[in-house]
Amino acid sequence: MKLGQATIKDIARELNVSSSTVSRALKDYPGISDETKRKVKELAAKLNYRPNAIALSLRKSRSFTIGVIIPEVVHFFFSTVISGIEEVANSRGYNVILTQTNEKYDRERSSIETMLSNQIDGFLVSYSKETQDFDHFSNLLDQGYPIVFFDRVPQIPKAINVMVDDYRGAYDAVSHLIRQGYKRIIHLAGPKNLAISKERIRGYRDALTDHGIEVDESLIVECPLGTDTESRKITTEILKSDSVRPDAFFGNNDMAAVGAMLACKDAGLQIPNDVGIVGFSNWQFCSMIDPGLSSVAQPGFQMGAKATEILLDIIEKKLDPEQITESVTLPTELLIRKSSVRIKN
Amino acid sequence: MKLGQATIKDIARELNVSSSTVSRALKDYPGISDETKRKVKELAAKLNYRPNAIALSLRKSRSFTIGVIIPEVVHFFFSTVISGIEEVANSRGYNVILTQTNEKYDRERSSIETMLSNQIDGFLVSYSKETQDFDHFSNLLDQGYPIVFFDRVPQIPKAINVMVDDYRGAYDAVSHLIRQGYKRIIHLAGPKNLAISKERIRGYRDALTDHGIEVDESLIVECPLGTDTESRKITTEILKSDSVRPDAFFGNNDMAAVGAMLACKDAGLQIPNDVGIVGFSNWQFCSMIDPGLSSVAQPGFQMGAKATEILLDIIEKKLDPEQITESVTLPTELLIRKSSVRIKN
DNA sequence: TTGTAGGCGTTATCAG
DNA sequence: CTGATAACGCCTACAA
Repeated sequence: MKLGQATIKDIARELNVSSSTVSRALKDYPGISDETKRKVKELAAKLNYRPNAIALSLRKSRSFTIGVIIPEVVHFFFSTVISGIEEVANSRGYNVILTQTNEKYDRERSSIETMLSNQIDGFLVSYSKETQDFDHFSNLLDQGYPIVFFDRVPQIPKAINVMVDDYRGAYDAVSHLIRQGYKRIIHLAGPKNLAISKERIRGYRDALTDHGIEVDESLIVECPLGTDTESRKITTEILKSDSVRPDAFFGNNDMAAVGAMLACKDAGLQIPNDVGIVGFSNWQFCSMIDPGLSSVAQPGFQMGAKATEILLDIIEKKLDPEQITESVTLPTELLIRKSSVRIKN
Repeated sequence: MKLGQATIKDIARELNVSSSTVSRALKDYPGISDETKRKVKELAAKLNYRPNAIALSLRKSRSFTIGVIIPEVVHFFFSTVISGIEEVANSRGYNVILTQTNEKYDRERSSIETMLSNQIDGFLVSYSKETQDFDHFSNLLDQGYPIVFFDRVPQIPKAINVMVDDYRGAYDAVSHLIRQGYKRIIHLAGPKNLAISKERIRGYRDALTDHGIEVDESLIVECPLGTDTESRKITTEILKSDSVRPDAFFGNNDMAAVGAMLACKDAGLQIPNDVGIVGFSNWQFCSMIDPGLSSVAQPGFQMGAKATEILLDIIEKKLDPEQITESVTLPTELLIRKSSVRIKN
């Protein structure tokens, strides 16, 4: 019952022609009689013939498949990126094979192995929080495998990086808070080994400085996990401590920002009047909570789409990796909601 | 620079043995001298040999890849399912190739085509909202391709379905609302062609009936899109109309529930005292909004994991599809938060 | 203990 | 216009 996928051979046998003829007829090669073409195509349709992509891959040493290595699928931003990847890959006739690392370095390495075994044509990578060295990627690049990194990008030779303007996103967010009159702004920062975290911290610092506020290092608090639970706890501690109370929070991500918001509410503080809050990523829930959470929107879909376009262009030799000397940086957009706009009296 | 992946042939040539010997040595076949094995393995390691999965697939007519067809990646529940799929597939040595249909019937069909071309070993499917007939799936089943459906499952012969107990989830949610004293409960329902929507409606009906409340059909309102915007609009209309004001909303999903919540707030109604609200799916944001949204939790990860286990067992013939006569139904859990618990006076 | 030959499905090359 | 052959990388009877 199973199987029985018709092959070129089947068609050839039935029609008493050679497989080469069938192959050529199927792809409208010159030098095949219309009569033969017709017969071949008819039978192919009837037998529901479908080219065997595996055989093609073997023959061409090309799999028309790209591998995506991503920290987490259950993540608004990353899933949006995947959506962009899937869209472009699909429309250009490529398959997407997906692995998530769950933020584990080992998974990252083993994913690469499997994908290499599967002869994928190129990689799209956002590395894990655990990843500290990039030799596994450098090796691939040295061997000539196309890789495009997105969002979490390494600083290594030959890497092509697609990212958002984390620096400006943070700068805009913090500037906005300052303009609203907030002065002691806590930054709930991300893991320091991620370039994106560093950039956001840099944006935070520069915004303060440029507005004549001295940077107080103790206001930069790392939230390694980036969950609302973690940040809620951390924020509660901060609010309880003796130091001068902060009047605003800029979260490295929306979860952290929400955690801070909840902690503030717990402490009986009014948002936005007592405390202003801005997050990063513009997760769906930002507009659903009360008060709405201001946030820096990242173009996830475009990022995925752009990264995929570049990768496929390289694969198809439409683009020479050498040509791309600079990283691609996509703009962010600060979406202002109630959580950071003081109500005038 | 590129390529140069070592093959069995390369090793054989270098060692002056035949490729069969190398092949056998690599997999510790009996009847190969330890000496040869050692040399082969050494060289393989040195050359960084990696079996070519494509060649293997061709040879075995098995790709060790499963295809996942899903409506949306950017969706808390579905991304959770993907995570479960990825986890199990990965641990059992399978690749996951992913396509999203964006709720389009045509994409669903074309995804199947591509996957068939790619000789995938089996399908995991949750069909699109547009899908009305299931011939494309029936055909596959008739041809003997293994398919496991999850969440959005069809009622067709031979289909193996993994779903959550939508009926009971809805029943529990509505019963809870009734026990809290809510009487005019609106159900913001999903598209009627989805079995899951129907089941939830059935649960809604039975809960009312069992508690001696007559079902008022006008309280079952379809929200085809299931977005918060849509439901906010619909709810606003309802609240404005002359009919007796509802005192509770049971959403077919969390977005719909949030939309209702926002509309109620807009109308100056207190939640939960004036209006009680319960959603479905327990998206992350349920615990982050104010008041917390009660919701029926669906075990997405387990669903993905379970569906994948069944599929792989069938593929590996550990399981006969005929054996599975009933669908697998996973339990839901009602998580009660503030949005549906009336504060006693 | 090892080698040879054929084949998985397709197509490029070289002959007719 | 069409056919035969070889090759992509691997495995496995069958032979030696």
